[in-house]
Amino acid sequence: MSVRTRIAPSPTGDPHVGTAYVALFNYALARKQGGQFLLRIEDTDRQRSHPASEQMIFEALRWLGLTWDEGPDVGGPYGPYRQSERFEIYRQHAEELVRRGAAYPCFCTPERLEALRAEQREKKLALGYDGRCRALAAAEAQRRSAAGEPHVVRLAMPAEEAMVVPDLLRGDIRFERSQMDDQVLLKSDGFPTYHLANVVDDHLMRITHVIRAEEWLSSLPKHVQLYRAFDWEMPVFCHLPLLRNADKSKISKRKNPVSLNHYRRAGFFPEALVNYLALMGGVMANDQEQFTLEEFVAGFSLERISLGGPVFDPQKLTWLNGKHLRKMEPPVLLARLRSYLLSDDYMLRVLPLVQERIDTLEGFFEYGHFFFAGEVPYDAGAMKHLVPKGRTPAETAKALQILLEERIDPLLEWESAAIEAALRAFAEAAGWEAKDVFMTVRVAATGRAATPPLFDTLAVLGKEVVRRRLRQAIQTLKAAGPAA
RNA sequence: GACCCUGUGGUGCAGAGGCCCAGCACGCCAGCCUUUCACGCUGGAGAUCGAGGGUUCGAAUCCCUCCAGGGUCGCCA
Repeated sequence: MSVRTRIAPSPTGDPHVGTAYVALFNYALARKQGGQFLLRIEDTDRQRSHPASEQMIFEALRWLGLTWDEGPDVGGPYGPYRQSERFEIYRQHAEELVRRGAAYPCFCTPERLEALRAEQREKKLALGYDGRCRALAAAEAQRRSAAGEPHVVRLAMPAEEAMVVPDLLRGDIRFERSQMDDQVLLKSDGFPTYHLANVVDDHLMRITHVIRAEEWLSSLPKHVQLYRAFDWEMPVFCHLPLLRNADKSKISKRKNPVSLNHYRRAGFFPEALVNYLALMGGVMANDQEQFTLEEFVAGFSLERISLGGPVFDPQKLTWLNGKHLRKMEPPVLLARLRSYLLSDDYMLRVLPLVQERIDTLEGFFEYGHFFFAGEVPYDAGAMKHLVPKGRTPAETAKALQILLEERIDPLLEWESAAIEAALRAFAEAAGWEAKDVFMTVRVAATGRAATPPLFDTLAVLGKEVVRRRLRQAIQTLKAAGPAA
């Protein structure tokens, strides 16, 4: 049987480096073994899933060259590859589990569950569902669900006192029964949770190797139980270590740029990013540091992946990118520049904003450099406008931080009107004058007090650049201190 | 807090009982090259291989205990 792997991101935000990291190893195994690599969209959380995010994931992974053989956009024999389109499949499988006595309907309200958790926390007990509805007579459960009472379906974990579960890299792992509660499989809206959808899809899609992030390790017993309950053959499980911030915590956007869009816009080459991510896996047998995706695949071995959670080091990535860059022939480098920062597409968005404000071509470079730069300098004049009258630098930094996290980060449709709405909503909520917010953001994002219309400018700059410069402004303001 | 995973210089990786009083790379420092800078080259500082016990003639490599870091504990994935 041929090896089949998959990357299964959920489209809930900007495309993440962690996704690329996991995708890389899945891709490598499939390619190395002459199998298939699939992309499956896990959009069962209909609150947070977003089509724009899905699109960005496609683009980002393609940019990196991690192409898939089957997926929502390319089709394949085991589709659909978007979980929201497989609703009926999960429902049927959940039903089957109930029929087999491996799952049961649960009528506990969110309120009761919350109270239960609070009580368990207080008494310092293990957190988890107490199994109340498991004892319900089948007939009663039947009656209540027929009456339309909202309920979920839970997995009935076996009574045995422990479960031993296999991980390719870590060997057998033993979990105590007290540690495994009855996980929800089907939510009250009828959508499956990750656990159900994931196992059902992996089976139906003939996945042979589940290579995913370490954060899933503790739910492995639930997944193993599902395979047993269905009487299905299990795939090989392999949990990859998590990428870390400098302080060793799980990589996060507060401490690192995590969006693949950021690396792309910042001018990193896909081959360098891939090279760097691969390097952290420690798969290359010798001390070789620079290699192509093809070379990586050729030498790939799942067993060699190192388990220490690697700190993501932007400095080393940058060095590696420089290596790639210096090796390019100038015409190749030019082509790279033209394919992104100097693309016609981008230039044609910048030009209309700049055209009215310059008189010569030379003026274009003087006026418009911030459309191409990474970070921008704040000169004395800019600094004067960064903090509105009557506000302190600390206050302004705090405001920008909140603006960033609550208004900018969640914005997936990055265009003028949406940006304006977000900024105005922020001003309203923060009790700031709109014009003060606008000037502060203008200066933070461009280094200038005079720019083309703000929202259009931000739209053209792109979310990643705006985000980066806002963070830069926050740092600058904090350094300025409360005295300034 | 409970459970699980992990643990080689600041960071990433090599090392799968003697070749290791530990190697490569990033970063840092210095020299060379260059009008300058960068690149490149050369050299340097930096690790009691998390700690303590074993096993062994011999341990970074095997065993035990402890410690530290991380992850999970959701009708999120």
